[in-house]
Amino acid sequence: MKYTLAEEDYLKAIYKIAERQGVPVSTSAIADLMQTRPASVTDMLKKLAEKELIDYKRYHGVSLTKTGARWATQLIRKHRLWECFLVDKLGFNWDEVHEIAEQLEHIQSETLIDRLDDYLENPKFDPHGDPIPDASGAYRMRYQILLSDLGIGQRAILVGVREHGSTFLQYLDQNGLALGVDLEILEILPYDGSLRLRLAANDPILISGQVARQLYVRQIPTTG
Amino acid sequence: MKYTLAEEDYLKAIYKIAERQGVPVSTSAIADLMQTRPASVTDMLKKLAEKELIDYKRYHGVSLTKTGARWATQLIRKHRLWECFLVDKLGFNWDEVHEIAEQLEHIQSETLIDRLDDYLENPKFDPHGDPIPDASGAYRMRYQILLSDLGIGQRAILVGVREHGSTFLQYLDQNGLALGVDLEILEILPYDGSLRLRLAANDPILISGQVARQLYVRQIPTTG
DNA sequence: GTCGTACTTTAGCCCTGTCTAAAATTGTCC
DNA sequence: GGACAATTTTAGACAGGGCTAAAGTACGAC
Ligand SMILES: [Mn+2]
Ligand SMILES: [Mn+2]
Ligand SMILES: [Mn+2]
Ligand SMILES: [Mn+2]
Repeated sequence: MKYTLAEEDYLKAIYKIAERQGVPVSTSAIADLMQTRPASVTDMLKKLAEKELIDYKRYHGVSLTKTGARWATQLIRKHRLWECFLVDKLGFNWDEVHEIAEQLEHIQSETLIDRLDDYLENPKFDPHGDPIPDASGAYRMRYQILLSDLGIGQRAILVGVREHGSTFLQYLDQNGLALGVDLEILEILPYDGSLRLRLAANDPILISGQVARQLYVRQIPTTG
Repeated sequence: MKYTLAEEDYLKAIYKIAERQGVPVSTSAIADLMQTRPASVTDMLKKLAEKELIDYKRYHGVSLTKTGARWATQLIRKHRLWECFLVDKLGFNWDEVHEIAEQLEHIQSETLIDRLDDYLENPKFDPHGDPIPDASGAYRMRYQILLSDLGIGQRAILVGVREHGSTFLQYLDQNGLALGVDLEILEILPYDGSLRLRLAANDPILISGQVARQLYVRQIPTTG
């Protein structure tokens, strides 16, 4: 089976919204994410339902069928593997790859993506810390703990980002907040919830609660 | 400027026909190469002329403008670099890459292709021996001598193929006719123009005149 | 239970790219 | 120069994907 670029982008959008907000997924949530109009979404939903990629009941939102979810997962696999390629092989920064991967994910080839996977040595996470589904669609859920969930004195490793905008990612770069860094919460300011962090051996930095809510971490048991 | 996938494929088709048959390029030649209808071609020609990518006079064929030729060359550059990537890095055979490159050539990114070029160490020829334009669009013309142009006793190196179909390429593989092989014409059969060739140190092979007309060679001066 | 607002769908339109069938043009052969 | 065959263009239609404006539905507040 083959689907159009537009159909594929809708499937991916529905998958991502369902992953965060659960089902059913509303027309306006899709329109919002895809920067399009609700009326256009309704039109496409009818087509996707016709092809049995989604379950759709007028006025009550949609959910992906098994087939639809499978296809969405493959798209995410392709997107994330291409991002790995761009960063690991071509030397792009993690804030530059999303747009390009958004195009590359639609390349149709049975074998291309599996060979790319092997060439990259089967990475399990993309440059943003997002898990990469294997050829069967299975993937390990990433730790869902946000930095904002932790308390003073707790230590953690940065393992992912919720927000993918390049402005945000560049901000992280400039503050030494790369994936894998070891950090400790020194202080949480009572006025606005800003956090003071110690990163490795460097001077402490201050980040807003807004930023802390975009950072996924793996907690390190405090051995003291 | 950005163009659609269809527009890009038309530009490439016009470029390729002009390269072989010269200008002006006829509507039916384009329809033929693109597996579409002359009426559809006429529609598109009007749009391309409107955008000043081609010079078009009703009933008299088309030629590319400077802008159109430049864009076509960039597409060919992208197509051929991606083919190199697929063969050199991902291990595809030269008969498997055309379809995939046909899609990859449309990926839009200022920097992607230049980084890919560097990653591949700036190859000058693609897996089929076709020259790869540099970032400015310049490329060295490949030797245009066909194996069928040579006579008995002459030696040559196989440097390219005119036909790109996978059936043909697989036939070449099975007969040891890879790019770079050294060959000598032992005999040209008078009845049908078939050629008997010596390849390196192997047993001689027989190929048809039809095949010989698809093979580009660089002649080796016979030092005897 | 009715009302009002927010959300969703429908109706009608546009643009791209394709097609078939019919009309127009070219250019050759006499 | 005229007739004709091949080529090309136009006319009209359709499918995919999108938009605006108008109409329909759901559901919380009363
Ligand atoms: Mn996409
Ligand atoms: Mn990513
Ligand atoms: Mn193409
Ligand atoms: Mn090639």
